[in-house]
Amino acid sequence: MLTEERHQLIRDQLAADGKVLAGELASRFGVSEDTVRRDLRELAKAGQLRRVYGGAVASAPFAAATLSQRSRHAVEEKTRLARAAVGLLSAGQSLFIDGGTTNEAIARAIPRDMELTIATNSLGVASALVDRPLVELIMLGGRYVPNLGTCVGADTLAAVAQFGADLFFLGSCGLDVARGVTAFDSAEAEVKRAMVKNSAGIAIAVTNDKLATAAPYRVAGADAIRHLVVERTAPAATLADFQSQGAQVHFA
Amino acid sequence: MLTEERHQLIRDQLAADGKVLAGELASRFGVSEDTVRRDLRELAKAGQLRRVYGGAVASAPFAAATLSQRSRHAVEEKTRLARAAVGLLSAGQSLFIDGGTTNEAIARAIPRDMELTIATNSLGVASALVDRPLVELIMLGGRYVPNLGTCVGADTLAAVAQFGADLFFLGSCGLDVARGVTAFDSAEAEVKRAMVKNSAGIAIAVTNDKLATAAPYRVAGADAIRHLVVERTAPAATLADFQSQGAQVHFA
DNA sequence: GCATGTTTTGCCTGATCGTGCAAGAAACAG
DNA sequence: CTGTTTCTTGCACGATCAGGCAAAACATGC
Repeated sequence: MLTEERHQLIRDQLAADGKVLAGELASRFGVSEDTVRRDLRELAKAGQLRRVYGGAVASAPFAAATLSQRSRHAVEEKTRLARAAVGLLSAGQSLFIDGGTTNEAIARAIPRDMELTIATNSLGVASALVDRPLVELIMLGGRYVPNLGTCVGADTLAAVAQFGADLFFLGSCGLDVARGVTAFDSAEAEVKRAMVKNSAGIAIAVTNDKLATAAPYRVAGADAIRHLVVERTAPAATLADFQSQGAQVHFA
Repeated sequence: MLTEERHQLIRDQLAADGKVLAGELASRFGVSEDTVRRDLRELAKAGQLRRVYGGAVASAPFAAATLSQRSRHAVEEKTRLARAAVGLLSAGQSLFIDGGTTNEAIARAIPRDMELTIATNSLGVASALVDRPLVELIMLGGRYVPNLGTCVGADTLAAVAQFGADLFFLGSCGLDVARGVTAFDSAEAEVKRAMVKNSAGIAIAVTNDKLATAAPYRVAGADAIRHLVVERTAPAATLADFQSQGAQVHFA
C-alpha cells in the first residue's frame, strides 16, 4: 500500500466521520501504529487535520464544532438527516447552502458523481465540496464570523443577489410554526433572507431540539418551507402543523 | 512493446484505479523497474500523473494537491519560509493573502495573539485562519477553481476592489527579474493584479524552484516587490538582481 | 550492405525514503 | 499517587530512487 493511498483514506474517513483513531487505522491498513502516527503527523503539518491524543480530528472549521461541542449522537443523527436531504437533489440543479453543522453534513453527503452548482457563504460547506470535481462552487464572500462559520455583511448580500437557486438548504436556529424560521444574529438573518428571495424552493433539515423553538430575528414564514427533513422521532403534532402550511416532511 | 504503448496502459490503469505500483507494472510489461520509473517520470513531467514513492497516483484533485504533491522537504521548507514571512508583520495591519501552499503555510504560522485584518480568496488560507479570534477575516468570494484552490472571476474582483491592504502576500507561480511575477492562469492573474493595485506593499515568499522561472500571465514587475522571502540556499546572483530593483531580501 | 548517430533499455552505485522496533517521555485514567 | 496507553525520538534494514554507463535496438545517410 502506498503512503499516499493511506493519506487519502485518512482524509476520506476524516471527511466522513470527523475523526480517526491511530490504532484502528493501523490494523485497517496492516501497518504499525508508528507508521500511522507518522502519517498523522505529516497531515497535521500540512494543515489537513488536527492531531489529538489517540488519533486525529478534522481541522477547523468542522472539528471544533462537530466534535467537541456536539455529542456523538448528534453527529450520527445529522449524517442521517444529511443522507435524507441529499435525496431531494437531482443532477444539474443550482443550490444555496447555508452554514451550520447540519448543512456541512449535507455537503459531505453529496455524491461525488452528481453535477451541481452550489453557492455557499459557509467555509465548512465550501471545504467539504472542494474535491468534488462535478460541483461548480461559488463562494459567497464577506466578513467571516467565527461563531457562525459563515460570511455575512454587505459584500455577502451583494454576492447572493447575483445568484439564483432551485433549492436553498436553510440552516435554522429556530423553527416554529407561528414564528417561522428564525436566527440568532441580525446580519446572519439578513443573508438568509436574501437567499430565500433568490431561491425557487426552501429545504430545512433539523434535529428535534430545533423544532418548536424560536430566535429573535425572523428569516421566513413557515409557509415558505417546501421540504422539511426531520428525525424519525420528531413529534407528529409539530410536523402536522408544518404540513398544513404546505411543507413536505421527509424522515431521515 | 512500444514506450508509447506502456504510457497508454499506465494512463488507463490510473484512470481506472487511481494508482499504479512501479513493481507491478514492471512485471506486467515484462520490463525492468527502471524502465517503468523512467516512464512514470516522463508522465509526471507532462503533468499526467503524480509521482509518489513506490508508484504514482492520478494527478491531483485539490485536497491531495495541497498536501502531498510536494515532498516532505518542501513542506518543511515552506514552514521555514512562513516563519520568516510572519516576521514582516506587525499588529493591526491589514493584509491580502493569496492562494498557494506557501501562503497557506504563512497563514498557519500567524501567531494566535496577533491582531490583524486579512482578506483572502483562498479557501485553504481562510480555513487556516478560522480559529484565530483576533484575526478579522474577509473572505473574497467568487467562482472557486479546484486546481488553484482560490476564488476568481468578476465577483472576486469586485470584492478585492473594496479592500485596501498594508501588505499583500503574493503567491507566485513564476518569479524572474525581467518578466516580473507571473501566473499560469489568466483569471488568477487578473485577481492578483487587482490585489497588487490595492496594496501598499508586496511580499513574496518562494522556494528555490520558483526563482528565475516565468509563466504566461504577467502580474507585476520585479520592481513592485518590497519583501522577498527565500531559502538560505537561494542563488545569490538572482537575489542581487531583485535587490537592485528595490526588494528587501529575507532569509528563512 | 555498411557506417554513424540516436533512442531505448538494463544494470550498477550511492543516496534517499519508508517502515518497524526499542527506549524514554508525556498524556491520560483510576 | 500509580499504572497504562500513547507519543516522540533515534536507529537499522530493506525498498525505492536518480544518475551514469554500456549494450542493444533502431533510424538515417551514404
